[in-house]
Amino acid sequence: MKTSKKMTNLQIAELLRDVAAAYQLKDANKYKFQVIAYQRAADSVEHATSELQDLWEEKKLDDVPGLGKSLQEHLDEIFRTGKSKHFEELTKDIPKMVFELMKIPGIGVKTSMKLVKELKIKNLDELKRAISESKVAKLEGFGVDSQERISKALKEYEKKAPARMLLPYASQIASKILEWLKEDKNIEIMNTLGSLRRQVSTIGDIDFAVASKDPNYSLTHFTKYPKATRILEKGDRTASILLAGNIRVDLMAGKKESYGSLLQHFTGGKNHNVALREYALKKGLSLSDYGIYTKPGDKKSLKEISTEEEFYKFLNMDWIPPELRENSGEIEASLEHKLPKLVELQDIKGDFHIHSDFDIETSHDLGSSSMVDLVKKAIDLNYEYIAFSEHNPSKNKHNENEIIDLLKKKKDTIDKLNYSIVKDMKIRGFKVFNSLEIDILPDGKLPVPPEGMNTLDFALVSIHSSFGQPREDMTNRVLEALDNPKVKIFAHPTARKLNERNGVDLDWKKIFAKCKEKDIWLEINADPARLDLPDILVHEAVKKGIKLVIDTDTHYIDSMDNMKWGVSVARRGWCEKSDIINTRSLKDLEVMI
DNA sequence: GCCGTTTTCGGCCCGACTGTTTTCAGTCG
Repeated sequence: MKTSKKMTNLQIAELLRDVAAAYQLKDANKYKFQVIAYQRAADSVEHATSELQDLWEEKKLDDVPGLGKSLQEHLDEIFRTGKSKHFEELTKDIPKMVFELMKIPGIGVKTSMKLVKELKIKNLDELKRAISESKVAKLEGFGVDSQERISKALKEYEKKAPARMLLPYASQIASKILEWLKEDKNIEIMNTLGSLRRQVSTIGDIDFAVASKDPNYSLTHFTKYPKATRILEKGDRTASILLAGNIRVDLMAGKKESYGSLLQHFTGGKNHNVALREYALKKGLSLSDYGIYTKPGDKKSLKEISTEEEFYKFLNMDWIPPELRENSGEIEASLEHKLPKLVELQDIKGDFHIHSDFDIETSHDLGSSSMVDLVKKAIDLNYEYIAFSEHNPSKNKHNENEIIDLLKKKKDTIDKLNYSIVKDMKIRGFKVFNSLEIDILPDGKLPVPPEGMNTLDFALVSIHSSFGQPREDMTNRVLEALDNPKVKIFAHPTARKLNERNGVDLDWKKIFAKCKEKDIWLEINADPARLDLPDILVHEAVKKGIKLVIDTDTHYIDSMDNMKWGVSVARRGWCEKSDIINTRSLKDLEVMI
């Protein structure tokens, strides 16, 4: 039996976290490891590439790490009946508000329970009133400072959690702060850390590490950053400030001798570090941001590590590029010396997704730069080829013959442009391909007649409407489009827009199989607001031997510089040069198209 | 409750900071 409403992974993760909190309230000590298990399961569910309920239907919950026999039984009950007796039993005596308050940063399960129980708080307004009447400060274990901290956290929470920053935006803020840090002459080395160093597509906090001759001075210098609106913390080792827009920035300071450990520790990701430390423990080593203890528990056995290379080498591992540090197989690969040699920006030799201003009366936005300018820019970037992939001519405004005429006109123009590049610009070995970005209509048809398709060297297809179709319809829609013989690239495949719209619901197994069968290339769209295909799916595709392309989807010439963000996604998805088609030379490529 | 490159039993990452405390609890990353 199917339950009427499908539970999303996010909802399941939240439920698992609530259960973890319930165990903590029941007896934090006794259920210590259940708490960890449930939290780990929640993390794992949140990061799964498939919807859990689909995996359950396919009896593949075993594929999700952290879900053992017991949790699978509870989930099975939830998917069948809509609830779990065990979970309900655990949470039945806990007011809903306890779980609500826990969403406020700085309020954990204990604090939340105490506020709700002792002050009888039923909503956020009542919490505000309790604060204004100074009732929180009077609670045992609380004080005026705690009350103030909670008050501030509540206000920031109510402003609505800031959306996660896009990668280029966070990078830009980071580079300004690095400039500020450079003014402190005690600082010998500095790095960005955390998700920014790992080049995650969206960034929450911005983190830095420095090696300093005087860490305390450097931390103070950091807190004096002119754009800081508030100092959140300042200790001997770390400090945190807040910038406008609730952007949290952390600095970790240490000395040069142990900088490798510091850098490694705070680069994370969390799951990578946890797995690494568990592995180290089995080898009789304890890892921390200070170094490696060769006798766990004995502080004197500390070996300081100055570089990350040395850190990993101490564990008989190869240095792992930060982009891979997510505990998705990199530790095992490193131990076996089988890490991929990741693709780099310099490997890129072309861009297949560029919108020029050549007007073919498109269905969506036209580019705003001329073909000639875009070609010149491509040559500056040392590319050997680009493809102009404007949107298809709009279907409601033209009949088939008009569409064909527009496309013939475009083909002529590009033929002449290629001639002119050799003849007038005196450039050899550069080619402009004639392509088109074609809407996949809701029924899977393409709005370009065969004669129009024949004017093209190849076509990209992508979804621009009916994003909410059910999985099966959406999948069939895409599969049909990919069957068109001119289609070579599936562009921004999930159609997500970061912070704006989730990706469409596709059966990736079927999409991957079709790509493999038809030699379709999946696009990694380098537009910072898209970064689509997402890194996790890129990794899945690479494991299946599917080829990808990295494109900028340029509508204005400067966007051609966005290629690096697409490369960061490819790297996070374990792509080597050979996985990415537009690292091929023009000569190699022409054989394929 | 999960999991396996010393284990199907016996482990489970490590530390900073804050506030309310005189040695620790709570929260976070």
